[in-house]
Amino acid sequence: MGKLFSKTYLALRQEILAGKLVSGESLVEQALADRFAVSRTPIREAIRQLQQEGLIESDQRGGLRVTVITIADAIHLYDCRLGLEQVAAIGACENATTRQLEDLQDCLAQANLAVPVLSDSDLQDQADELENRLQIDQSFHRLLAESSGNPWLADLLGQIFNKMVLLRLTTTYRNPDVLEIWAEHERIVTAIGQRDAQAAALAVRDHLVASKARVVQELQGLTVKNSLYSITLT
Amino acid sequence: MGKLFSKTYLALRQEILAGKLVSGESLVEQALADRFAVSRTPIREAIRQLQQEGLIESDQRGGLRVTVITIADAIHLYDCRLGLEQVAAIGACENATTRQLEDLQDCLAQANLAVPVLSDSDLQDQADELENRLQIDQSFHRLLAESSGNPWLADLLGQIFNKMVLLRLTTTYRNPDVLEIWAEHERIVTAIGQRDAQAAALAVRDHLVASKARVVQELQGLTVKNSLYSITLT
DNA sequence: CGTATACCTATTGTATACAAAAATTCTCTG
DNA sequence: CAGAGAATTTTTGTATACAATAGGTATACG
Repeated sequence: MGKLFSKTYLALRQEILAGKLVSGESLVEQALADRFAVSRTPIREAIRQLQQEGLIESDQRGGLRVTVITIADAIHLYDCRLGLEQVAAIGACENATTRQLEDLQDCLAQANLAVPVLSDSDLQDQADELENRLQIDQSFHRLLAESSGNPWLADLLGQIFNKMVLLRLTTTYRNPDVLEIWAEHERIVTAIGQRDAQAAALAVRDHLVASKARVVQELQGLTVKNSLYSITLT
Repeated sequence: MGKLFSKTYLALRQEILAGKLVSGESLVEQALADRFAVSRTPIREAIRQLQQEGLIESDQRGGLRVTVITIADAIHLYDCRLGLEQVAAIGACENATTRQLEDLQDCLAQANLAVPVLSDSDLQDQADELENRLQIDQSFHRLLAESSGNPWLADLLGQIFNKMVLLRLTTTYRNPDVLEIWAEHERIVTAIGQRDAQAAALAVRDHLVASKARVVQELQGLTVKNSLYSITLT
């Protein structure tokens, strides 16, 4: 039942999201076809899918490459989130099911479980834990988007989140101040639980403004740590 | 120099946007290929492009069809706009070039020129004039999005606008109260001209809330006029 | 030695043939 | 006549061959 293009799509997607295909790396159809042992046709189908998701973009001259996200892009994407997620929060106050509220609370619980990890664990554990936290953060925001009951909103935010994943890959910033983040998340969930749209929107706004500031600060002070992952400063 | 797929892309797009291909109509690759006298390959490329723009969507079972927009979708899309366009307005206050401000003012001027047309002209003239007004309205909002200096924002809003065009086609509602709309537009431009982000965001918000209300009201009271264009009520 | 032009190669664009899957129709049976 | 199932047809998925184009390299000429 697995069409070839969907196999290669998943494989490609995985490689991009796992950072095996570095941002900016140019994609040659034939090369990919050889690599996955299929013809160019399913490769192109897969690429079209990934383009739709914003993980691949077309170069100036028709070529294809893994989407490149710069700091400027990150700022711009945060601004988009700022608009959309406030609407999502307001929508969630009206439309979130009890199930969705529970899921959001589960996210908070998971986050609390993840807190205790400290600096006496080894480096790999720390990296895993970091990844875990980012995963939870993503889940939270995806859940929020879905809770709005507005599928287009969820879709648009999904596109943005995908691009944010790419940013994470090219920069490997650690989200500092996890405790703050989770306090902010909690405030959002509480407001939604009380169906207080005004408070929820405000909580989201504050959270995103703070998050944006944290990320930008982190990235600004960042001289490229890993020269493989050169990021474009603007 | 025109690659075939870009020719067929433009042709297809034109047909969809002009309503020659009705929303929901299912698309068969071979049929389209015959129609445009090309092979299936460029057709698929064109379709991929249109899918990216949201004009074509894939049916439950992998089939393709012109995107269907319902009233519920319209409401949801307006909510997305509500979030994004406020951000756009705020961005425009910071980043709009004088050129862009001029363009926005040109839009207002064009709108004023379009006002005088009244009911003593024949039906075709009225239809043309209606089309013209909607065109101007679209241009205005696209300009606003671009003026933000945030390409992602402009892109996301572009996706939404495309879908709104489809709504227009399936419903042929007339934007009532054009005068109101243009007064609202003027308020937005004025605020941006004064670089007053707060006022601009508010003006955009009021405009969109009012617009949404107008459209919904128009659509709610609409029994399907043309049974060819059956729209799904929710 | 530098530049321009011609050739060569790498890559994408297009057509087409064929396979697989899905939908439809037709037929046979109860 | 209804329904299951087989055959046909329609439609999409995949491979491949070939054309066109763009980029790069080498060579010849100033």
